[in-house]
Amino acid sequence: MTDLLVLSNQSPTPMYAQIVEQVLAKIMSGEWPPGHPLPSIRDLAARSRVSVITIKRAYLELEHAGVIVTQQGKGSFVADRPDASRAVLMDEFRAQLSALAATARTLRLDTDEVLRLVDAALSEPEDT
Amino acid sequence: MTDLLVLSNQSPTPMYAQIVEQVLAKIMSGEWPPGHPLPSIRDLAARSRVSVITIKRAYLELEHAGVIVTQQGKGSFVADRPDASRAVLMDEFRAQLSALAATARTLRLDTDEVLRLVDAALSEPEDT
Amino acid sequence: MTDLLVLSNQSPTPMYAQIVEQVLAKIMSGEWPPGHPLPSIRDLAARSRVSVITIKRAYLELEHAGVIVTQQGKGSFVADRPDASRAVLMDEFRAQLSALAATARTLRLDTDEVLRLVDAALSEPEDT
Amino acid sequence: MTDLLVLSNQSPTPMYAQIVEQVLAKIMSGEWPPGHPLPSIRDLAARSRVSVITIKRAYLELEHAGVIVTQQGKGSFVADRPDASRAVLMDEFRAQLSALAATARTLRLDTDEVLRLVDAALSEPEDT
DNA sequence: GTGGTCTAGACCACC
DNA sequence: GTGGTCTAGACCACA
Repeated sequence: MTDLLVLSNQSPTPMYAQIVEQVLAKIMSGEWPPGHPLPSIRDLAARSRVSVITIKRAYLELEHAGVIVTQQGKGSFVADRPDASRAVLMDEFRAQLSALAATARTLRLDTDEVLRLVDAALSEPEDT
Repeated sequence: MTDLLVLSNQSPTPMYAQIVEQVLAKIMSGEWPPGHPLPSIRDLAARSRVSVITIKRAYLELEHAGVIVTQQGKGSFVADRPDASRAVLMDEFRAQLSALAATARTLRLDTDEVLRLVDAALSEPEDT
Repeated sequence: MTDLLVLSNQSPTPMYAQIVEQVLAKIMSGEWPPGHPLPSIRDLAARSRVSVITIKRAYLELEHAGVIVTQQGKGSFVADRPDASRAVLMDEFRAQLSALAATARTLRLDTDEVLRLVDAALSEPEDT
Repeated sequence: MTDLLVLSNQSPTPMYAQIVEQVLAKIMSGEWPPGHPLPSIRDLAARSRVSVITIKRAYLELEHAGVIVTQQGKGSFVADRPDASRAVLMDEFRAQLSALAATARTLRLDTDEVLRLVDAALSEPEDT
């Protein structure tokens, strides 16, 4: 598996968000342990045909969340706080959860029905 | 009950989308049955302190979705197709579902754990 | 055949236009010869559940075109100028014709194809 | 060739609809192939002396019809579905066709006469 | 009264 | 730079 990210400018999700998601996924999977270097901004920009600015913005967001650290002139690295990634994703998960619940309530879906659908969604292969 | 819509310009969801959601909720709840007149765009604009054009935009979306019909000089009315509202919301639900599943997978959450959290979210009171 | 007009507030064509069209049709068909009285505004309004103002507006437009004449206190009558109705409709026909031709050109439809479709449309039963 | 759109606020057709028509014409003519970028809404607004929101409205309609796709921060592009444009125009053509047929019937025009007039209209140069 | 459209200028998000 | 949204006030068409 290559060390790079797969970005699509066809996706409705903005590119910076795609970068954030995939970096978090790499970290959560253990593929990028604490201290592991992230792809250099310039390299990633060149290979992904994405603007340097966009990548910088994504890295900045990850830095603000405490997920990575950037050292001037050296690059960015996975921070020594594995919990940070989890915390970011859990926040997102909780937000998605309440949005889903709100829609389900409006639809007046039965609890069992919702649980069945969630179960099915979890079993499906990645739909990206 | 004031019977009006509650809008927030602080929310990341655009106001016209908030209007769409709340109209759909009124229809799904049966509070606005087929044929029921929607508030006039100007009245709603004045009361909600929102621009006329914003309300119009929301009503346009609902028209495109087949949820309401609008007649010049008369007003807008809930369409005689209750399924349309449900279809729109089900599309949204499915999108939320796959997003949730993706996050859960990244988090490596156990299926039972996810189901438990979903169940809890459904039992909670409205979180708005 | 009753002497009244058939109006639908479901139609996308505005009500006043429906009235104009149907009066012209009655005249062109000979059902309402010159001098024939039109339905009284109040009567038509009551039976069609349409506002008096709307009907007045339609009659006004017909009067401006010289198709009918209105006598204070007596009512409206088909004018003694059968050509007037034809002229109004021919104007509309010409406008429709050039709009149709423009769309056909944009679609790059073959002349024979267009003629075939027009022929078919003329043979179809009324689609109202 | 100025390559721009020609709009008139005197026309009964709303300006956003005029924009839609002209974009469809560009696409149908092959001048704007799939993937081709549309003018930026702000640029077009400035050059056509039309409000940004009006252009946006036109582009929204084209998006709903599947004719173009819009990406945040990048621009709008002709969709990879050439059929979509044709479908939109064919719908319009069919509507015009039945309107024309209705008028012709009211006028009691002979089929051959109508066909002759249509043929003539198709041969005429653009009448704008 | 209703909806339909348009403008001019503003702020924000994304690339 | 791009698009996305919103406002305030205006004018017109329809019932």
